Amino acid sequence: ENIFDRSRMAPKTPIKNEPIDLSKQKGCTPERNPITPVKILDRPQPDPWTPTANLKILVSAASPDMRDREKKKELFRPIENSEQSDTPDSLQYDIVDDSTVDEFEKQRPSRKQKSLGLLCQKFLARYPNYPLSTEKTTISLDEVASILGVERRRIYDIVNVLESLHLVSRVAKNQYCWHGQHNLSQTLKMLQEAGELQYGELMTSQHKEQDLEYKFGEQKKETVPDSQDRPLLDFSEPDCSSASANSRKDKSLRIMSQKFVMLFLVSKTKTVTLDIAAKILIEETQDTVDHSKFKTKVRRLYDIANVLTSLGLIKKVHVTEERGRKPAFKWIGPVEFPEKTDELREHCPTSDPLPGTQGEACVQYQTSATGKQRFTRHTSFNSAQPCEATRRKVSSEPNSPREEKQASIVNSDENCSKMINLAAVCRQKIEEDTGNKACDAKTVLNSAKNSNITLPLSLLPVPGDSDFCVNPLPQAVFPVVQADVPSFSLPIGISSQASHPSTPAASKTENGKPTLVPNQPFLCFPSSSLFMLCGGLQENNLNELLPTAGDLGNRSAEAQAAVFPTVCQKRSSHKCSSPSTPVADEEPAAKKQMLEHSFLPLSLVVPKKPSESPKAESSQGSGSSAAVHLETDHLDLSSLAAPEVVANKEPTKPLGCQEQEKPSQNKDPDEPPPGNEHVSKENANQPFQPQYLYVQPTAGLSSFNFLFSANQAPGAISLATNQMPSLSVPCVMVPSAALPSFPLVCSPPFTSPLSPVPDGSFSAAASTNFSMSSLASTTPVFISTTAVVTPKVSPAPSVDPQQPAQPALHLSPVLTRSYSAVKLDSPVCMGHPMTLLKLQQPSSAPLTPKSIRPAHHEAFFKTPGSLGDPVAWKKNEGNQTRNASSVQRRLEISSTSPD
DNA sequence: CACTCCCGCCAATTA
DNA sequence: TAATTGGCGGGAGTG
Repeated sequence: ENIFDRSRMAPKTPIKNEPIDLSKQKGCTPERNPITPVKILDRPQPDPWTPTANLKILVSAASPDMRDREKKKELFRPIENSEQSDTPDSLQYDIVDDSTVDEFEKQRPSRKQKSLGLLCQKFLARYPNYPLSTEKTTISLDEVASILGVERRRIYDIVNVLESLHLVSRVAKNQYCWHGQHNLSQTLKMLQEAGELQYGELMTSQHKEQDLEYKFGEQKKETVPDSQDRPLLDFSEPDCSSASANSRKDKSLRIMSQKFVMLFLVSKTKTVTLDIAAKILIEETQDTVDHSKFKTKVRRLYDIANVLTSLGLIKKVHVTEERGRKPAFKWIGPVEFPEKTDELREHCPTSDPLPGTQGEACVQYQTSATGKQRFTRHTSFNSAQPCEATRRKVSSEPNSPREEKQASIVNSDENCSKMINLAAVCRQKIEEDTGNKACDAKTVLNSAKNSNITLPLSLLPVPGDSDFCVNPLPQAVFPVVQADVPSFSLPIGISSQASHPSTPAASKTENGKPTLVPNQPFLCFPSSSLFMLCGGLQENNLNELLPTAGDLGNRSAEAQAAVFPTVCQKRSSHKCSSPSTPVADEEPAAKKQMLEHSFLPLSLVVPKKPSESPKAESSQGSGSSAAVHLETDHLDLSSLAAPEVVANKEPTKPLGCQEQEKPSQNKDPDEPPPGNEHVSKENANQPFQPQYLYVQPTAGLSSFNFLFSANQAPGAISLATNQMPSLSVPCVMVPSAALPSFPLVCSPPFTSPLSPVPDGSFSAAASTNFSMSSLASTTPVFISTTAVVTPKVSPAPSVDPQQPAQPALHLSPVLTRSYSAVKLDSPVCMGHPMTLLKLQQPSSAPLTPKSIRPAHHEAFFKTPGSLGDPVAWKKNEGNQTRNASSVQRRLEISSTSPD
């Protein structure tokens, strides 16, 4: 108002005209127009006319911010303020009268204008909600603080809350990375899960006041009151609280923020009153929170609430209770978490967060595997959680594994944290479920299991590593198993499901069968970065697995393991992708690094396996069989990596390797060309029918083609059988950066001539061509599951018939399926070459440019139609009848059609 | 007066 | 040791 007046006034000086705006005019006049006192007097009568008063008014009206800004000399951003009058004011002011402003402005801007909420809006206005995956926006605290004209302290308040939701992550001192809301749904989902675990019971028991509670209360029994809960919490929280038990950070605004959000997510009404929240958040066991403490908590909650309000996640409301009206906040953000949740949910009504579970599973898996593995895993974790960990030393130490986990969880920033959280959640779930229950009930996984698989765990053990299986954890394994299982038993269904996590429809369609698989297939990775093509992988895995399994128990185990990861990845990818660009946002360098780190170890291990697999066995010798160990390792790795592609790959590799070997032998001659044929051959050869064939083009690798042969998964038969050896070669990890370089072409038809197979059928998905030639040769990038192994690498390899090259094959299939999945970021390290693909563009390219994720899904699945070579399919089917159903569908749809 | 929550001291962490 | 983070609570602005 004032502004207008002023503007008017200014020009006009006199303005007697409008009595209406007297007050305004007053303000205006005095300020700008030295001129017309008289007029002013006239009109303003009602109010205090003194010039000063006017000034004050103006000032207050105007934005203090403006002043500040001026002081700072920074320009305003109209944007931020847009909503409020402030913006206009500021703008106008700026425009209209700067000079005058100063005078007036001196006055303090109203408190509102300095509110954290407004500041947050300004802050948020600077960054896109859904930044392109490719571009990573770095935020300099100093810069932002100066731009926004506030002390840095205030920026911390904002950033800490945003960080808790993974909208940003800290990359370095004074530097944050903006991720946007791509992963918000995932984060919320995680928080919801964690919240359920943590607070479900509590809420119920403790606070009835609100509705919160008991939504579930206990789905998970485990949520045992405290012990578990805490872990969960920890998990949920990015911080390293675990590491440093009580360091100040534990109290950090971040954690509070997450907990606060959890309360909303857990609350039936989605409304939480401040006092209740404060009580709940004062974890102190005691209720006797002293008043001061309570007050402090409330203050903090206001801080958080202001930021969340700016994000549009909550709004302020008042609830009237007996006592009277209490301040409260209502959740107005998303309640459902489409991506993952949906899919999961579809499968499992229970609505548990599969992803989390899976993630956890993965983790456990790793853990369970071997002591070494554990370490590795831990390491990986730590690495995985670069941000926080880095930030805070704390977590670094390896304490008890558990703690580490937590710590890691805590540490992990966004991605990591998510992963961690998921893992934690999974863990809990697992525990609860331990048996089957959890899995079954909740997630799709269960369904998948049910349908296809029996018990993953059991499977795992089979391989030989009792350790592996046993130790680990059922829990961890569990999830994996599920995925795996399905794959085994129902390769098709599983794969399909996996692949399509994001797109339900697709999955459904794919499944053909209702199957169950849906859930299984995917592993949920918290971070988008990890996108794996689960579907592809799964399929591949399945195929491979199947064959493998048939052949070797070990393989089966591997397969499972592989699958699991794969699944996870898929989920993640799907989920991630669907919302926004899959890859990028979240995966910051840190992640990559983490991944890499984690992988590295893995990779190291892996490498051995593939090429050495035989060796490995012998060398390792430990346990029942070397092979087993290898597998285990892989598994572990995978589990570690799980989130990442790598993990998946590894597992796959083994399988793949084995398969490859066989196939390779048989195939060698054939090579890539006809993927189908190869596949078929392989299948034939192998006890199992490899569903996928991965065809690599020549050793040259200029392009890798993955074909999913007939069935869905064309396994990765790589032409390269020859290459197989190469596969054996350790995995290569490709830095995220590198990834981009890799051209992965998933989609469309194979580029490679090799695979005649492709037929057009594979749309993008089906055939994955990697034109990695460069990569292949140089680096081994590999898509995890699949096949991309670099042939070159170790040619020899396959000493072991079983393991050696195979990895590649497996991988390839995976790739193909998931082709999109590949993540560059995470280097894949699997023992085998893994190709990483970025789903985003590459995959998308083939598909639809736009929605990469969706596209993927659809493309994969849908494409089939396009794919069209029914014939090929048929062939495959013939070979592999098993899959035909869902799996094939997938394959067809997705990539398979290559044939 | 109660609700909000800004402000900035100053300790914990980091670099 | 200096700088960065961020807990914390006094106390002011608002209604």
